[in-house]
Amino acid sequence: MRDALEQHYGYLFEDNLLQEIEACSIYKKIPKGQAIMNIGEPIVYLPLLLEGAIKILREDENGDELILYFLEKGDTCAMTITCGMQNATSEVRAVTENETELLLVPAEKMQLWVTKYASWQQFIFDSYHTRMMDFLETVDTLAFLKMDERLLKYLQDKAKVTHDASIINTHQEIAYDLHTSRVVISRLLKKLEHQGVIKMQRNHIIVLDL
DNA sequence: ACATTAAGTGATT
DNA sequence: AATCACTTAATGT
Repeated sequence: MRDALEQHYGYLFEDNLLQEIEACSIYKKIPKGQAIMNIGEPIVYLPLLLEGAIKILREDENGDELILYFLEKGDTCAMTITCGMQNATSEVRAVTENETELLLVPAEKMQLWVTKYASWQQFIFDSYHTRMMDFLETVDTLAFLKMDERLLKYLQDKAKVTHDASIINTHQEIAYDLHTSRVVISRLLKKLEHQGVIKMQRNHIIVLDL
């Protein structure tokens, strides 16, 4: 675990901080497709991704979902930062996209370190900023792109964070993420296949154009 | 062989 | 782009 921490965060944090992180955080390996945080749950830990990918979803009362963005190694969740600072509850749902390794830093530490370590403060601000930019991008996507463009972007993003051009999902699952119906996804995927952008098999999509 | 689940299609709004 | 109703194809038992 020290190695992984060193590898992904070593260049960011000074030794003292790395040691503190190692001492007080919990290492977890989470299998694919598991929810690690749900809306309304209190934030007790700040996750630092070491390996794998996570998708962040917004959800309404009926359980209807919409994907906001993906997180990959070296990332942390900005929503968690804002909520964690206020001791608030989560506004989003996080689901592992594949097998994910992460470190859980207790929320009170993350507040403490902001004043104690300059590098930590920088890290918090930086990830807050990049997440904000990602977030604006998703707003743009929702506002300006048509469904077919959104679908392609989704597939490409997914291939990127998962470092794998082949995507193992049913059309229905994709439809949930994009908050549309399975029929629409099936049709658009077919169109994309004809355009030569993807290849399809059952439960399996290969993104050719990355 | 049969049931279940995933994907494809035409028609309608 | 969503929904319905139905078909076809793949997969599990």
